[in-house]
Order: sequence, then structure tokens, then C-alpha cells
Amino acid sequence: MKNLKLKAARAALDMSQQDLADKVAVSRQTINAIEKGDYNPTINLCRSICKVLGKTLDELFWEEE
Amino acid sequence: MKNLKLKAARAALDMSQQDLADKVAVSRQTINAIEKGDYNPTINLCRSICKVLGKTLDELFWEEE
DNA sequence: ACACTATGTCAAGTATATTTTACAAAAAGT
DNA sequence: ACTTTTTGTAAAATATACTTGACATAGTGT
Repeated sequence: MKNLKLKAARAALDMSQQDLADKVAVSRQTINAIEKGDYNPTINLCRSICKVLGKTLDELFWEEE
Repeated sequence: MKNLKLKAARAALDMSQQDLADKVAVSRQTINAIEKGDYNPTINLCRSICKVLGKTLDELFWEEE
């Protein structure tokens, strides 16, 4: 399942996947894969993403299936 | 840094590390390492732990350094 | 039409999360 | 004291997160 909350939070700050990848020091493909939803990042990466986007873990990575 | 919130939440339910490990289907050493704080679990594992312990990601895995 | 940026995706490699087996020691029970 | 459970820790193997390099496509701007 896609992570649309992440995609939206990034778009709200007008950042590209590359911008976000640079700020959290991972590759663009990693950001793409997380948004696409086909894998399972580490909690440290999730925390870094949250800090850059000004969100909490619950806001971006808690699933409401 | 140790994850004392996880340790406390587990203790509050009177579960051993082994009990929690069984419920989230990982090894006891993995739970131990997470509580000890010397590594970096995946978000799916964090979510599983939260669900078993009745907590959210922010409650157990958001750091207030 | 042409350049440029942003996104989606793939395959091969590297780093690291997690397992398995094992041992030691502290805590709890009898 | 003894047994049993719980926890801390370590080393070697396996699974998988993440990187690098590359190519294709859609969108935007000139």
C-alpha cells in the first residue's frame, strides 16, 4: 500500500523526492520505494523523514487499514 | 540510548521479552537489542510491537533527546 | 521540437537488521 | 540451597534495507 501521507507532506513543502532524499541522506530510490509502499524502512530513517517534514511518526507512518 | 518506554510498556502487561518476541514473531534477542537501544528496527516491526502493547509509534519510538 | 526536471522502475552490489545457537548471570519461586 | 525464568551478550549465518548506475516516461518551460 502506498504511503500517500508522506507524498502529501513532501508536496506541501514543495520538495522533490530528490530534495527529501538529500536532506535525510539516502538515495532517491529509497524515498520512491517508501512512497510506493513496497518496503519497510528502518525507524531511524522514518524519524529523519519526520523531522525534515515537520511531522510525527504517527502522522506519516501509522497505518489505518 | 535505551528504549525504556518499550520496557515499561511490556512490564505493564507483565510480558517477558520472550513473550513479546513470540507475539511479534521475532527472536528474543531482537527485542532485547531494541530495548538496549543499540539498533535500528524496521517500521513494520515497530508497528507490530505497538499493536501488541497497545501503544502508538509516537508513544514508544519517538525520541525526546 | 528541444531541453530539463521529476518520477517510476530494474538489476547487481553493499551494509545492516534479524536469526540461530550458545553461555553466563541476575531475579523469582519452592 | 536448588531450580526455573528472565535477561544480557556474543559470534556466525541469513534475509533484507539501501546504494549505485542506468533507462524510460510524463510534465514543464523555452
